[in-house]
Amino acid sequence: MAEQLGELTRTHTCGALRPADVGANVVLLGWVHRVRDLGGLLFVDIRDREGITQVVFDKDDETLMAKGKRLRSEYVVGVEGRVRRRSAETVNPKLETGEVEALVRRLTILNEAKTPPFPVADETPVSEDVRLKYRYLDLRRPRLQNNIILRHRVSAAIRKYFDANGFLEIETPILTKSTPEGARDYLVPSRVHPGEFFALPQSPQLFKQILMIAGMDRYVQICKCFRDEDLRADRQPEFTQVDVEMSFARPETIYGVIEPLMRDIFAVVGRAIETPFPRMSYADAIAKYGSDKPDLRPGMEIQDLRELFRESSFRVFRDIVANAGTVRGFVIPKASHYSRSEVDGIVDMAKQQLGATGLVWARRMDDGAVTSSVMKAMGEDAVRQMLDATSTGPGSLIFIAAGEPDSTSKLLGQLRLILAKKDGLLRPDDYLFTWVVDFPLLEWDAEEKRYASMHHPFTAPHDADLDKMGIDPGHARAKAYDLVLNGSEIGGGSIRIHDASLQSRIFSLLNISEEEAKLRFGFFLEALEYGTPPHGGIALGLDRIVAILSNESSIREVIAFPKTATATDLMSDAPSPVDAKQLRELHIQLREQKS
RNA sequence: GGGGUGGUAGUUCAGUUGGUUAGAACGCCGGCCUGUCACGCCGGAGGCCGCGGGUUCGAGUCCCGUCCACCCCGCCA
Repeated sequence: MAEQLGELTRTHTCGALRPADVGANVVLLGWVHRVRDLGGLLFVDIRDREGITQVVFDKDDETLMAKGKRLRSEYVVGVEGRVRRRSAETVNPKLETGEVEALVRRLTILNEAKTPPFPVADETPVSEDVRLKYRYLDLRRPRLQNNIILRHRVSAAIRKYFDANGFLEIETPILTKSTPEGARDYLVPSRVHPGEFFALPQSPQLFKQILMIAGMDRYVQICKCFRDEDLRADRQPEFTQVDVEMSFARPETIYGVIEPLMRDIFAVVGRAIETPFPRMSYADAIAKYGSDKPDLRPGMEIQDLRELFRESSFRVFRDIVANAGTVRGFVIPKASHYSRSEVDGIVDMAKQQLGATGLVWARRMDDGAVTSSVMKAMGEDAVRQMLDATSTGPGSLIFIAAGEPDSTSKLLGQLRLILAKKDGLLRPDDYLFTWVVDFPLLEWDAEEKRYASMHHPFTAPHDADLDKMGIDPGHARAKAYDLVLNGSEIGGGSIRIHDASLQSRIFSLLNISEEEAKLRFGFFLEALEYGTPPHGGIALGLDRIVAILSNESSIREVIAFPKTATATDLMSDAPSPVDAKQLRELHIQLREQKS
């Protein structure tokens, strides 16, 4: 039976007591972390967010001892007692409070607790579905407590930084307008307007641009965004963005704001990072790393080997080069530990999992001897020559692929990361940032047979590429940039179009008719015509940043109440059916499920 | 939509070529214990082997389907 709190007032948290408090009468409020019953002596660890304190029951007081023996894991208690110093032999160096303990004078059992489905008091791994169902218990454990506390401190540092730099935090609507393009919207039916829907924002994009038109100059918001797409370890249907927009900004203006911000964020975990961040064009990122979010930690850049094979006797590669294909490869400098069968296994794995067709390898052994999977076809001299040309020294190994340029780079990029991870080259304590810039403005959508915006339709083209838009729109570059850290895209943004006529041209390139544009973005196009300052911004993925800082491989570990890979909440069991009455009010009729 | 890994006690796992009564550790319950701190010692309870079907004399184990969790591809301006 639970007792009431009454006049019980906390004097210290469970992480607070020190030798200086010896003799004090204290009240601790918290959870029973662990019980050690020695018969005539009972130790109980009391836990709260701040720490753990040991309290002692002595059998001098039999009633009190009897009550203490009722305590079980996760009971909520109030303990009144006197602080005393522990003898030298009984100090617990693992606890901040380990030099002292409290001798209990009064115990209040504020609540009992069922036996938890998994131990809260230790870090033993538990399957994720159980953790998600009992999220409130998982959140009591140190891992998530620390992550959530870290997340708060990062958010606080962000707000402090932007406040100090003249940004205004302004809220934008959650109930907003559905727009074509981009991710699938979460829709909210309107009760008042039958058949009409709000959409939850994929990002506050148009609103923040309108705030610039409204003269707010510098805007920031830590906001929830919603995208109804399939999930990944780093993607949740609702996620948090640090959304930023600035008037009169060039890309350098944005870098100049974001780099010191990242410095402040990393200072939260005591890490110094170097600024400015290096910049790399999108084309280089694809060519050298096979990815638009390159992980720079392992080195092992992909090299263009076309010249080596243009005149080669190795016909397969020569033909590919002759037919506008590519031959590329990357070197693993320290590969002595790979056995022949292991290397063959890697090729098999790449064929199966990555769809590699023409993957070959060559290596120089520690003693200088050379071998290759195509030794016969190429000839030893040619192999040796190739290894020389690619700086494949003793003990190193090169993987080479040939074919269509983009897919070849992508394949090598994936393989590079798999092998780097295997060899422990993705060191979690290295933080390598880079800006990826000069994205293409548009990409060809083969399915819909039209151009689509690579970033979004409000992205400004490069000044130098404005004239390309009529003749060769596919090669126009955008004033867009991504911030990449250790192979993770942690932010992306662009300078926006501030000119209504240019915006209209973009829509027509995207095959969005004037009527369609008016219907979907009319309010915005009209706003553009009332004195829009040049402006641009960026959005940072807060969940991903905190995940990297806490060395977690999934953003679920830094979100208090995340969803599963099938976008459900195992704790609340959302989504769930609703009453027929609710549906009627919303003018919604359910269709029979197709079987 | 596609590919992969896993699902056995409350939890984490083991379970042989298909063969007796499905095990261990931790947790839980009871007992003993005055300096423990992952307390210790003794005893006990606890299982729809994810679910449904099939093969078989016999299925945790083999086959088919299905559900759930996780990872990846597609998708994510």
